[in-house]
Amino acid sequence: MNESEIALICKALGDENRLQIIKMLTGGELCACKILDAFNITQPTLSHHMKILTECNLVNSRKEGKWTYYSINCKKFSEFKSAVSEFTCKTSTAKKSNGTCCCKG
Amino acid sequence: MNESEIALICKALGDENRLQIIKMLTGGELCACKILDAFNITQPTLSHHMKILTECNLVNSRKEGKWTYYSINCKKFSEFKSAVSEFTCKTSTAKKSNGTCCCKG
DNA sequence: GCAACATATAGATATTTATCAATATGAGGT
DNA sequence: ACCTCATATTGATAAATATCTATATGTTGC
Repeated sequence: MNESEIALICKALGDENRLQIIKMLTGGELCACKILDAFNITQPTLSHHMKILTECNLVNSRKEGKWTYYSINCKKFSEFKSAVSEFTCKTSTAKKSNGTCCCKG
Repeated sequence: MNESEIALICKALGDENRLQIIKMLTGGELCACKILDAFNITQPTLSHHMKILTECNLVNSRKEGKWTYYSINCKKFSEFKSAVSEFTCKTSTAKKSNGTCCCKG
């Protein structure tokens, strides 16, 4: 995953509403209307947020009749988490006294 | 780490310049002038980015004479990475056929 | 076909953001 | 004291963003 993609996903997650949506989706696929119920925003605003989340491929959408169901794109999300966890301190100035990297989460 | 803090850090990382700065800092503490050399931005712009990175506590700053040195705040960065990795799918609809969470990175 | 519903798109607006030029601050050296 | 250098702050501006209202699209049931 290149850095421009990481930045794009971070930007998508850098909004409290969208982060909350992602958290909801970790509980499983949800219909847009169900997500909307949980927020104090209008339907077009939710649609806008979902577009941002789907366009960076963090979230899948699936149409079924009138409804649109959203779910986390687990593959992409895993890639993102791996990419973030790879940002670890590498040199001695960034290491603990015991020599292990201080950034290992 | 609460969600508003996670969102704030994601927003800070949601800019390619700042993400690149973080990557540079994983190589160890750096002087502002050294970081500036690596980018095609003016000094005030870098100062602005560093402020965003330090204000969300992702980066430490240290003054030594005329110079300011920046380094990753490993504690906060670890917390962030843990918080992100805790966003894992929880229900069966979000699980792989083998039952493990599909979001484990 | 039409009405009702779920969602998306368009258009408008206020806020935030990234950036720059100009200036201020503060530290060292002469 | 003064000059130079490194960084921060201020003020301005253009671009991006979050949000809304109004409208369009597409589906379902009558």
